[in-house]
Amino acid sequence: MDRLGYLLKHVLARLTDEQTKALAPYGLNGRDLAVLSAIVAGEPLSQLEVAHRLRVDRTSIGDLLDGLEERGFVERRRSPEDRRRNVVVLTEQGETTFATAERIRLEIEREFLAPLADGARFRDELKLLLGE
Amino acid sequence: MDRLGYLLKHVLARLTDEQTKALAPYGLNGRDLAVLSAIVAGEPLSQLEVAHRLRVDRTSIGDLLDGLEERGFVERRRSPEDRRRNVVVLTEQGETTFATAERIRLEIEREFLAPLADGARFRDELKLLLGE
DNA sequence: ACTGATGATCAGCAATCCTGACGATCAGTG
DNA sequence: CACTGATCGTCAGGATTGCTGATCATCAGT
Repeated sequence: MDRLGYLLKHVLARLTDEQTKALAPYGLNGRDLAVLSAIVAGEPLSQLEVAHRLRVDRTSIGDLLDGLEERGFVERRRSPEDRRRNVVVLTEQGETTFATAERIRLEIEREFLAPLADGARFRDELKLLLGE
Repeated sequence: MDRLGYLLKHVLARLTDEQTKALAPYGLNGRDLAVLSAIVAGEPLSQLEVAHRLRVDRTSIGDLLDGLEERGFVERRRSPEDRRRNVVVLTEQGETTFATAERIRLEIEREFLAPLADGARFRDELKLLLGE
């Protein structure tokens, strides 16, 4: 079975599985963590900017932020310059949890790619296929 | 953005998109085609055997076959040896459509991997990550 | 004949993603 | 200032996919 779709789908499923398990103790999953990572550094972003960075839908990011806000990882604030925009920032708890969870993610990815001779190249090839 | 989950997810999304578009004229999508490919060669398989080959759920394969049967690509027959089993076979139309669609798929995958220096290696690495 | 396992189907749930509509707000124009 | 069109976020809802548990028919072994 060497169909590309099959391979990508199940490789992704395996990774998602392992990430989900490993991140569960921190109250996060892989998608949550990606959201945090998008807003952790640099100037504060609006929801739409976060959505664009993660290539997810504008409504999906709303749902994700709902969950993260409920759990106290992020806060939404109306931008004073443009009151349509919700600026998203990490709470203190968000910062510390992110730092830990991000280390876990890196470790998971390292282990995941361990069977490959050159994991970094594999990752670069994925980027290439995405046109990034 | 070099998160593995992000990359795999969106690379898969792009491939799925292109496959879906290219296969639409034949009344198939990538998943349908994978089902056909699983049963096209060799001895007839039961639904469960097809599901195992494709690593999909036993109930999902039922739904997929419902669609393929409606469109006249496959037939389900009770196995005479074990009347619990549904043996799945291609119809004549299924055979010819499969042959054409499979060529399309190969072409799509070839183009998709074109940006890489060594597409075959990339595919092998995916297999490796799946443990196959 | 009885028991336990297996194959297929069904109903139903959960996650994910997207669409369309809406209210609030902004920017540009006259 | 008033008006128009665009943008941001939210909401309701639908489509897809994947899974679980229950059920029925059938099989295999005792």
